[in-house]
Amino acid sequence: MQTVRTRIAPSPSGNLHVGTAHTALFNFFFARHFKGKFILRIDDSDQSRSQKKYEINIIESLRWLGIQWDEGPDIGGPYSPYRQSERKNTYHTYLEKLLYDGNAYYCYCTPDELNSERKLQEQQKIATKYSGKCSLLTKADTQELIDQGRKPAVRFKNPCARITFTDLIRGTITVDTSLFGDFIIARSDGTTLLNLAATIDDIEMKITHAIRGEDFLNLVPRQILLFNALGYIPPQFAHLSFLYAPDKTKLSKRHGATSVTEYKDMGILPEAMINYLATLGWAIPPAIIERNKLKGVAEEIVSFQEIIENFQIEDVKSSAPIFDIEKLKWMNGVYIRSLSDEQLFKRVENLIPQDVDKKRTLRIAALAKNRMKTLNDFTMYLKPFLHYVTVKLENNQHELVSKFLPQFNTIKNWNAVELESICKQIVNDGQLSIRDTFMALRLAVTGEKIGLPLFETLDIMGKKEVLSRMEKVE
RNA sequence: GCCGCCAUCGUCUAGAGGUCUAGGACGUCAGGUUCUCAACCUGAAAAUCGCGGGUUCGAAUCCCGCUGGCGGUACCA
Repeated sequence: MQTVRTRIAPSPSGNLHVGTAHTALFNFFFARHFKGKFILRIDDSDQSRSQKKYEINIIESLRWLGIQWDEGPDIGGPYSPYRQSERKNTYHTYLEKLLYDGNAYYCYCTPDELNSERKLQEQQKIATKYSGKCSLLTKADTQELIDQGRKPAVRFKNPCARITFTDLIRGTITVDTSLFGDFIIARSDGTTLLNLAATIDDIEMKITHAIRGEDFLNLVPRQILLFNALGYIPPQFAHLSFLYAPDKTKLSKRHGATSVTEYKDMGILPEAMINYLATLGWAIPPAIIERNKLKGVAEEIVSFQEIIENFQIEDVKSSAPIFDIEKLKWMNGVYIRSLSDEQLFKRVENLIPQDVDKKRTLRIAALAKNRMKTLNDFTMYLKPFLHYVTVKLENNQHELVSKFLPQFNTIKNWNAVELESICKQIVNDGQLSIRDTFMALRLAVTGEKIGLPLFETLDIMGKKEVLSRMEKVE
């Protein structure tokens, strides 16, 4: 059996979009499931919109997610180069062949001519397509047009057939190609269009399965025509749905974070991102859910390896999922909680000022762990230990806090257990409200109403610091 | 305009003609635990399966139509 080869071909016109990451992931899962190869190809054929910094971001983001490719612009491979901008010669070789074989022809029509033709067809309520008149040009006609200074585009000569193909996700689809006529495959400046370039790349790179976004679904018949004309068998196709925002429009900038980088910066763990993305359009097998229930872990938590083992492209849904940040955050919290203190420390290290003691931070991390949804939440819990903002307490709160000061001064063993028992004693003796009293103390020491467990906080902060803060209270 | 794809709780989904008075997860709400906030535990509300027709003894599941959403139709990708 031939080796499975899949690819992702992002265009570097922006940072890696989560939708592209989703597609990349499914390509990767599929390839790895069959012990095949996954290829990264940079689609920078539109140079005006492509930027190197975006290519770098795409590569870094995919790496961060843990998606490894076997061939790509950065690591090379047997079918290099892997940037479309560097493959122009190859495209021209194929273009020449199409022209030579009579499967393509030069079209000298101007955009205006084309537009009016199209308008007329729309008025008649029939499918808009090129008349094909340039395919009938004589040598003399052609010469005349060239003399006029016209530069031709290249059109593919559509054999007008009914094309039936099986999409691995969507099933059998039949399209009458006569509906779209002869389409352009190369611009008048000589550059090739995506349809042709992608087809050639897939041929050259021996892609066996083209798994991509649904925007390509309608383009499949054209590409099949191209494959046939070039004498190659098309790959298997599978079209994933786009990811949508809660307002049911395509996920875009105005909805907030759309790039993988933004989620990384937000403090989302790559493994949570992958796990979440995997649940969009693909349901976690019941056996894994059952096993997780037995183990007492969240049902939908699956490892990379488990996804690869169980991934079936036929199980992927074709309906449009909405990207739900809330669920992502929940899942991220689950992953954060599964980290050891040391692991969590490493992940938040970059958020911690250099002069902060590691031992203390580790203790704080341990306490903050099940309160965090993102890594960035850590700063919120760390903050009270770094700065003290003087807070104004209400009179009664002030009074409550003052009851602790003399006792605290005399404590020899300053630790959470000791502090808790002493404080509870004070509350008991004074017949005070636990809730109000401890809140007053918390406010006095941390300046925050919300925070880590009080006595642990006092312990970590240290006697000297706590006393000084209590004295500063207004 | 023409063509294609899609349609189950607010969201992700289970569901391949009877086991569905539709199951789970996130979110929401209520209660428990509790020094706050979380975490954790218990429970609840939440889909007349987009609508209308068929087929069938029986349909979320099959067929047709409609509606809505999305996409393609470009010398965009």
